[in-house]
Amino acid sequence: MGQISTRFSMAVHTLSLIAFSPNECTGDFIAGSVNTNPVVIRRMMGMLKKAGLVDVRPGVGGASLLKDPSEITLLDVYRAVNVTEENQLFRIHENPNIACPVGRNIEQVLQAELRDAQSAMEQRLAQTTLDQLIHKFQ
Amino acid sequence: MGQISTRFSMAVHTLSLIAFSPNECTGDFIAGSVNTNPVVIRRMMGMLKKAGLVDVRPGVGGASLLKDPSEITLLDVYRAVNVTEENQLFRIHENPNIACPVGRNIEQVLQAELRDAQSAMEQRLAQTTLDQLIHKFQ
DNA sequence: CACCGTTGTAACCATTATAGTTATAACCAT
DNA sequence: ATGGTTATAACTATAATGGTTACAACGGTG
Repeated sequence: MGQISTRFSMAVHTLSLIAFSPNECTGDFIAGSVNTNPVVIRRMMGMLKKAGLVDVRPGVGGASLLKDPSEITLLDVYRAVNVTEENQLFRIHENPNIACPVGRNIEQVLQAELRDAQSAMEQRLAQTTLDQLIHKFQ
Repeated sequence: MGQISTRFSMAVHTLSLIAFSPNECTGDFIAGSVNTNPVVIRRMMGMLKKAGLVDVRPGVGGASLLKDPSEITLLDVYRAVNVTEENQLFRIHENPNIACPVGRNIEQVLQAELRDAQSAMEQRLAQTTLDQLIHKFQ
C-alpha cells in the first residue's frame, strides 16, 4: 500500500502541543497526549531536532520551537520525519528492458509526471502553517 | 518511509506495452520488458482487470485495453493498484488523549488538510492520460 | 481428444519499515 | 548525590513488498 506513516501525524500533534503549552512538554507528557510510548516520541523528536524545528533540553526536560508557528508548514514537518531516498514519494521499478521502446523510456517519462504529482501534494502541505492549525484547537 | 510501491510504475509500464503492441502482450512478454517475475505481473494485472482497465484472455493469452488510452489516466491506474483502506494516502495515529485540547481535535483538523493534499496529488495524476505517455515513447 | 502455452492462485520466503518495548547511559538542576 | 529527563541501542511483532515455485484451469491447435 505504501501509506505515509503515523509518524507524520504524531509530529504535527507534538509540535502543536509544544506551541500550545511550551512549559510542560516532556516526552512522557507528549506521549500521553498522542497515546503512544515515550520512546516513539523521542525518536521522532530527534528527527524534528535534526531538521531544526525544535530544541530539546536533555537533563532538564522539555522542548521548544525554533521557529514561529507561522513559519512552520506541514511540508516542513513532512520532510523532517518522512525521510526517503531522494525525497521521492513514488518508487519506480528498476532495470527495465532497454531493448523495448517502453522499457527504454518509462523511467524518464514517469519520473517527470510523478515529480509533478508529488510536488502538487507538497505545495498544498506548504500552504498550511502550524499557526493556522493551533487556532483550530481553540 | 511509506513510499508508493513499484507496482504502480509497473502497471503504467504494462498498460503502455499493451497499448503499444496489443498482440504479443503475454505475462511473460510483459515481465521481460518490466524485468520482473511473470507472477508479479499477473498479480498486478488482476488488479487492473478488477478495475475494469484491461481484459485478459486465459488459455489463449494476451491482454487488451477496455478503454481508449485517452480515457485512462494515471489516477485510474494509481487507484487500481494502490488499494488502501478508505483510499487514504496519509495515516493518522489512533486514540489520542481526548482530555487534551490538541488530542481531542487533531484527527479532524489533520484529516481535512491531508485529504486536500492527497487530492492535489491525485488531480495532477488525473491530468495525464496513457495516450499522452505512449506518444513519448515514439 | 491430447498437447501445450497461457492465466489464475496459493503458498512460501527474504527484505524492509513501522511501532512498541525494555534497558541503560548521559545530562543537568536542585 | 539524587531524581527526573533525554538519547540510544537492542529486541520484538506486525505488515507490505517483491520474488519464487507449484499447480490447477483455460482454450486454441494438431
